[in-house]
Amino acid sequence: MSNANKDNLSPGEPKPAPSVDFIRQAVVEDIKSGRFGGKVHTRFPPEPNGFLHIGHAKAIWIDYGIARDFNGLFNMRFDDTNPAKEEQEYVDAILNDARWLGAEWGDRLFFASDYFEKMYEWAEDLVKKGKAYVCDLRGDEVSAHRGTLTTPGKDSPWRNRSAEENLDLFRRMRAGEFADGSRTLRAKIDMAHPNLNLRDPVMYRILHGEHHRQGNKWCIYPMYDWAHGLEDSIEGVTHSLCSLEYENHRPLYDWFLDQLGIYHPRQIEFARLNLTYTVMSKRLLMELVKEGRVSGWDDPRMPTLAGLRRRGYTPEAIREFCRRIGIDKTDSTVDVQLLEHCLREDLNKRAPRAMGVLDPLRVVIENFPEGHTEELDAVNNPEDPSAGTRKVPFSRVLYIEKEDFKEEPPPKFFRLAPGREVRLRYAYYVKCVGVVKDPATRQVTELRCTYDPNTRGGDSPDGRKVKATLHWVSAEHAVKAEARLYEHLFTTPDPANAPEGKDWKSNINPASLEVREAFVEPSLKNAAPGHLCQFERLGYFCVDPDSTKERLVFNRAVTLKDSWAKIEQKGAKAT
RNA sequence: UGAGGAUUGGUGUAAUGGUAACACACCUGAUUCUGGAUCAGGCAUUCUAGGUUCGAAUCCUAGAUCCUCAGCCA
Repeated sequence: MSNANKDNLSPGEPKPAPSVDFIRQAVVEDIKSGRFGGKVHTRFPPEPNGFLHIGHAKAIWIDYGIARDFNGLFNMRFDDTNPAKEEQEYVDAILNDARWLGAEWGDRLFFASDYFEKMYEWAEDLVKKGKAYVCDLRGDEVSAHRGTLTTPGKDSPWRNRSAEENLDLFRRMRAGEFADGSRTLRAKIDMAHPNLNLRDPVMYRILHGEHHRQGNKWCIYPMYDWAHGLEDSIEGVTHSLCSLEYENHRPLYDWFLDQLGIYHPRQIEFARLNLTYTVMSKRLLMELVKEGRVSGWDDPRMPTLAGLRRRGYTPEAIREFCRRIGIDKTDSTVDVQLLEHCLREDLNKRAPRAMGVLDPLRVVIENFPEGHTEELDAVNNPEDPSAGTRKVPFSRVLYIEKEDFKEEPPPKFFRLAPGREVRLRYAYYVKCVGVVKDPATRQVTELRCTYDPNTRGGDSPDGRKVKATLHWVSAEHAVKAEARLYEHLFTTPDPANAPEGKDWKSNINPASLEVREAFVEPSLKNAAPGHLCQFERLGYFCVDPDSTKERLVFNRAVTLKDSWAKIEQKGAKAT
């Protein structure tokens, strides 16, 4: 199954839940009341200063999903108002990832920077109305005047300049007459307002920088609070959905739109996604990348969409996850196991099976003729008969998983042990008749087994049962491959909160990546990057783009559920 | 201690004055050529205290706890 994202195996979109979230309820009310003429129009407004992560997937799926559910429109719009942080590379990655997730915006791709001229005009309007003024305070002085959470701020000494003077100064700001940080345009609201956001917020700052789309055209740039509502208004957005931290900004969003008297969308806030064992802030993710703690934004351990895709996550699994976590205003942390469950659920139905051995133990079938090879039929996917079968070669020397043999099997261990018989998947029953050890280390280096020719294919004509089925590969035919086994990137459920005196990076899991020299069945030899399959009994794996013709690299997307591991763990605790 | 929010099992959500439910996780068992999947079952919930009501997760009052905000970031 190569190109998992483009194939036609995708299941239909999940049916709408019987109950709807509070945002959809609000949308329904607005439709009923005719607030926006019955229209629904949303947008996803990323800043191109980093890669999209699973939290953005939630946001996209709310924005896009609501537009789709109500036959509305959905805009992709970059909020590129800060040239200091934004880059074209991120624009490209974000577009690619959002498309991969499944969002569709047709020709409605927009950039806030394309509205700069209109925003500027509106700013002049506010200046003329006496609702905005040019302030000569420096950054630290602005802070000092702002007051605190419990005490009011002080008016800027420049607050009462005439409209004419403000207009002149503002135009000269735009013309580039002033140095960075020397002046700002501020809204004239109320320096004593209990909501700090309303204490004469900055609308424009002077920034002589190269903008990724505007070049050097501008040296003043609008602040988020001023720009965002205007962007929504220009595009005719009805419901401007954002995360909880903007709740305190909604009065400002409304104030600007009201002062201008222009079309006024409704902002609604929801809780952002948190996941156990992962960090979700762009700043922290950026730090991981910059410090080389991971190989890049698309490192398979990263919660970025690029990382998840490389890891082997499908858009379907991520969307199902987004559906299941719901939407609410409660700060919450979703168990990462739910994400993993969604992937397993999706891949169980779709991923072809294969056999691969990650930690090989040599097995010689003593009664199998040397130099002889048999081609056995293996089912490609027990969950999907239409997936058909394939041939796997069987010969005298095989590899099985080291952990599938124990010289002294503990209770409930059903796998191979001296004298014990097990089934080799789709092959034969084999019995362990001898153990070869390294005389120096006493480590088991080889197993001697016999096979029962009457059990070809894996069934015994005499009806004798066997308690375990093992995966295996033929040593002679197996393909060497690199297997990258991943664990959580962090050792604690809430890594961003480090204990007193410790950095969040102290929670990084030093064992989050383990590289193994593996052997996989020959049918995988030409698997292309992105190909997803299940290694039977081990987990789901995805061919990494690092693969070359000579060397396959597999990423373990997620393990299979492992009830033996649980039994084993309990046993370890009990003793 | 200002303003704005939030609070239902371990986790995430539902129930919108009328039997507190679903999923994940966890635990049993059945079944199985993947100790997978599947199937059956189990565990466990309304922040607290008052009040209104025949009846409250839902309405009222008081309190508790948690989150966000003092960037010329978004």
